[in-house]
Amino acid sequence: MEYTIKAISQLAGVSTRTLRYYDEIGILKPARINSSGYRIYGEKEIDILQQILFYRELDFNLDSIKEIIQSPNFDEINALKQHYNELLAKRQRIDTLIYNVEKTIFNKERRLKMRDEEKFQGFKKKLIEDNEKKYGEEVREEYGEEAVKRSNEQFMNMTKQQYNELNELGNKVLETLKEAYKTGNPAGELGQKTADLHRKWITLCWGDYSPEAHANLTQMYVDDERFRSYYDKEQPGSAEFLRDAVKIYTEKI
Amino acid sequence: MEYTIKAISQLAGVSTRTLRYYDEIGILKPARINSSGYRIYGEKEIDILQQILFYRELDFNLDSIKEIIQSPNFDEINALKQHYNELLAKRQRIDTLIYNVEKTIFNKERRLKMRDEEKFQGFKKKLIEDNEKKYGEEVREEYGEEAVKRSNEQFMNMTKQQYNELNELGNKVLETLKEAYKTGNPAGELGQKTADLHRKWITLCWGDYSPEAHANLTQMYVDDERFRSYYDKEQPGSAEFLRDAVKIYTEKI
DNA sequence: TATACACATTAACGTAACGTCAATGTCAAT
DNA sequence: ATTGACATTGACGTTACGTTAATGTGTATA
Repeated sequence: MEYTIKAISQLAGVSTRTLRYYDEIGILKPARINSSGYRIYGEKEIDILQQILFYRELDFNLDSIKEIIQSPNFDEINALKQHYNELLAKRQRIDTLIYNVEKTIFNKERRLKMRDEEKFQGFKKKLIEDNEKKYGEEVREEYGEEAVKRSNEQFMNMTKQQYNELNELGNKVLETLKEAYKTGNPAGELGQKTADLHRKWITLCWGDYSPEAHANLTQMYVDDERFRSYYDKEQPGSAEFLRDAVKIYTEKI
Repeated sequence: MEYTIKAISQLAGVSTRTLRYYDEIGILKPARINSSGYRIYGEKEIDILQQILFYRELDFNLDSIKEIIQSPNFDEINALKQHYNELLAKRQRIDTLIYNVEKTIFNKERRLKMRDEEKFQGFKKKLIEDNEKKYGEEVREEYGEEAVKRSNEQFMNMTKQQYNELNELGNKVLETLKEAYKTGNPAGELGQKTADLHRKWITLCWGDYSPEAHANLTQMYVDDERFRSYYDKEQPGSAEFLRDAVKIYTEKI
């Protein structure tokens, strides 16, 4: 039986390019060339190809395969053993690489955590300082020196997890407020939910809660330009909406 | 501090070609080019090179390294983890290869042993048949049917090791005979050594020994053209020399 | 019979990370 | 002026094909 290059390539599952390359490097020549210059292969060539593919599977390079299949009485077993040793060496190398990459990842993560922690501490400190500068007086007047000190202490002792929770809660307040604002009804479900989330936030932030302080604070959000702009940023009127919602919320308590 | 390409290459332990290549692919450009077109590197470039080499040690390719060191806030840890997984996959692949090569070696060795054993059995059978055809009658006359049967049985049950020993011993007889023949003295040390080796050979071959049979056998070597030619092949007269040596040897017993 | 389509060919470039020339220019010391 | 160490660019080689281009062949169909 004779085969064209396509036939063999499909039989063996290799590309025709591969077969031409094998012809080129002399590892597998076609049985003959027909009058049009086409490569024609026979059964024998199929057998040789199978052998080549077998050794290729074992990761031999084509030069070695050529030696193995072309030299009669070539010491195949010796070649296999040598290849085996090379593979062991390769594995050893990869094991070392894996160990080093592991080590590197560990170190980088540790350092990253430390840098994060550092940044977190710095961030907290800066936030308190900023707050002092901006609202120190008002807050002190409203809640007294003691409350401010206690709040700052609590803030500095906050763990990162708590910090993240606080942040998340703050975002949730904003999100819910946005949705609630669309309803236009501070007394509605969403409006009251916003007020409740805000209460939670205050509790986390100040470590204490009173409906009066809550109502006063949100009133301040409206009166003070700096707070108002924070809430009104996306939807003007949000600060007033929040105040109204909280007023209704606190009156129900 | 400024460095020429040679200086940096020696500092970092890489070739100048490597540095030129790194310049070419844009992973490490020199700080400046001087008026003669020489590459001039600074401290910063040394740091970058160290980084490159570090990742190169971990088997990153230069494209990845380029990304890592050139993109600010590139997710290094993620890259490391991905690389780590690739290494694990590579190890997995090598483990499979190692297993398959092991299996192949095992099979090839087993088949080789079997083929050897087969050939060995075939060889023994053929040897006995040949002997029967050539010398069957004479030997039967000399030693009787029983002895021949016993001998053949022993021969067929011979292990390969024994077979090798026998072969070796046979060669040693020939070698020693060759040396002894040069002395021209069958009664001399070498001549008697030859006789003694020949006795051992007979014992192994026939499982039995008698000085008379020994002397008779060597006489036959001389009388029978077919045996004589085997011994006289290289040095004519060797068969007679052996007979004489053995005669002296057996008379001393 | 012209055409369309599958299949064939050779030739060439591209891949990754340099090693290794070759041809040629520069610097410092003698 | 010469020598020797050092610099430059340019180009090929390495492995096992993939991919593309330009072109020829075989066969079925309109």
